[in-house]
Amino acid sequence: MAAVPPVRYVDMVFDLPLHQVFTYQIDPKGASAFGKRVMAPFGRHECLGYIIEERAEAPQGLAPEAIKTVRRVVDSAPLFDREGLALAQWIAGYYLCSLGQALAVMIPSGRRTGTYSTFADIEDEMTQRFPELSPEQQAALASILASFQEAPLKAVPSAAAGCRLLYLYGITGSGKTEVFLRAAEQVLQAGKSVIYLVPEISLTHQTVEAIRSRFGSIAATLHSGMSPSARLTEWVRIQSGEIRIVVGPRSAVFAPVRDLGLIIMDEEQDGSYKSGNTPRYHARQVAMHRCSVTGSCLVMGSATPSVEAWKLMEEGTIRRLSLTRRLAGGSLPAIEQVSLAHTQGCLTRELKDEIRKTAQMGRQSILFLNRRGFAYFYHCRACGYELTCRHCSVSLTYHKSKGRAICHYCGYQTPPPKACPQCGSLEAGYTGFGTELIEEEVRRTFPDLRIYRADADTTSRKGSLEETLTLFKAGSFDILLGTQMVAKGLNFPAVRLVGVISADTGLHLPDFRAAERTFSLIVQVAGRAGRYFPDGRVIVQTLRPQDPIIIRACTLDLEGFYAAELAQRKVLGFPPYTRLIRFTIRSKEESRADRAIENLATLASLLLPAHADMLGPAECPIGIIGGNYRRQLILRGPSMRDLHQAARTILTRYETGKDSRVYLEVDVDPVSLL
DNA sequence: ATGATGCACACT
DNA sequence: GTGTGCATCATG
Repeated sequence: MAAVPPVRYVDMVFDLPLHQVFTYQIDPKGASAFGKRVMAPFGRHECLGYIIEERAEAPQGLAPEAIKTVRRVVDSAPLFDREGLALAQWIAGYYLCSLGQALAVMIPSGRRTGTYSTFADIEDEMTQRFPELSPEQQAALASILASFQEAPLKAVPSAAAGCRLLYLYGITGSGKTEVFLRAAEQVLQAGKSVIYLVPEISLTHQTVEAIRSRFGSIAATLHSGMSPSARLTEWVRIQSGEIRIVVGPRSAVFAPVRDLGLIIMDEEQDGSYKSGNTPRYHARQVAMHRCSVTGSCLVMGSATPSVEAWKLMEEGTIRRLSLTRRLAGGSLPAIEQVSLAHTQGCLTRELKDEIRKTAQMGRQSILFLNRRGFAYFYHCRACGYELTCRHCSVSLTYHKSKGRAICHYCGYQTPPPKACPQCGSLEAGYTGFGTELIEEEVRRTFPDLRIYRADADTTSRKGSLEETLTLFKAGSFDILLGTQMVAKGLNFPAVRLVGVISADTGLHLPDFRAAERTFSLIVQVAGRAGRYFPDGRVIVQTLRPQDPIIIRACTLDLEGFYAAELAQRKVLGFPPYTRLIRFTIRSKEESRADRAIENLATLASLLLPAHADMLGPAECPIGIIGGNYRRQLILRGPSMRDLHQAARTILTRYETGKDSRVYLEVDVDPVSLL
């Protein structure tokens, strides 16, 4: 009997926006190939593919001669298992990308050549003493541990079903980190693994060191500073079970730990948890999903929770564990609010006086520019009136070329008023602060002081921020002028004064989360200030001293803010009361962009689910980036399930008639509408 | 995404 | 009769 020559097939996906699986032949003598990456001829080139299935038979309806053969198996061991594949499938389904794109974002791209090791060579020194927990901390820890004994959530929104959700809500300095670490310790002792998520910016040397000294060789970090091969090396160690606690930014939520028991998410409200590239996943959403699949516990923490999280706490879906006391004692410093109205330039007398006084004391000042100057907005210097869209409650952006004020959500337009519609003052018009402008003024006002500006422009080089902060700590300059990035690493003992140049800059951005972000930033700044310099001063300058958001931030009225903001979101129909899917069109040619967004809008209006609506089509708030004209369309509705379904149909129909040189991007649960 | 293909129009 | 631009199509 003649032996049939053995043939083996594998199904693969590629890191391309193709919703298709491709079958290849593979060496039948080779080891199991599931979960490995291979190089294979694809079209004209050779491409890296992910093997998601092995099979003995070729699929029906595919000519045998059309099947090519895998060129080379890249990995000696699988990089993902069935659980990892299921997670990728969920990502692809939720964020509307291909399976290959989902796998590509999960799995490090290295070729595993490096023998990088974060902690393994370092001797464990786990004999250090840890601080006593306060009664509040103890209670919080007990609640976290108790949640493992309880039945997981059932009748809650699908994302949270089966998941144990808790929130450590406490002011800066109340000892959240210690509770996180204790909880992690307990979970590790019970034989389960832990993922500890931190915002991109806080993954500094100090964090890494703290984790290392606490957990020794069973801990690892996965951060963006590592080379791809170093990341892959760590990935394999995590898979093996050698690593049981992983610390990292949003991408660490994919860490292939064995027996996941707990995910910790520090600074839950931080924007860096949302990816800026396809797939635009949110680590919180992925964490919830992983927890609900595995029955694990997700513990978030912040002094300023996101509005979404706050709502879930109010509803009881997330259990709130409050930490109200500062361990070191003392209270938050009073925040002094100063009006910028009628001030020439951007420094009030109060702030100038304090800067001078601080310098005379030989101490340092930090000045915050909470956002880089961007769009021009219409505002009245006399009464603080601001021109907003009547449909979206978002400030209108002035388009000089068209001579009109336009809403970037819905496209509403109006001619800009000649005088302030509220008080009639002629002291009204389009303004906006730029960072360079402020730097210039500070230098002019204090020619004898040493000033350093740290923002995205000056710290583009990797690691240069850390250098800057080190220099500042060492006293190399008197004033540090910076954006949010400086706020995070703010523990400089010599700093006395923290000044927020213009608290409401962010408020003018055409984004429904503008208020939330502004509020959060001010509260965070205040919290930091009080923690490290008890004799410190916080001055918040504002164009609109009457603005309830600014007032609530300066008086630390968190409850009031969340209540008002939720009420506002409810009235306007924005998250968390609705869900959003945003489509962005990009093209070098304006006419093509317009045509494409019109096509998309036509499709969308045809397929719009019940109770859902459409915002736009409209020009994106930043209408042209890098020569690309940008247009957007937002689907809004009460149920993500329905939106998903509509969006999928829209996408497939759009794909079939799409114009080349026009690019479409999808963002599920967009965080920023800029 | 990316590159090959096929067709329309222009021009040496 | 060949060369450029652009829409269309397939990738195993």
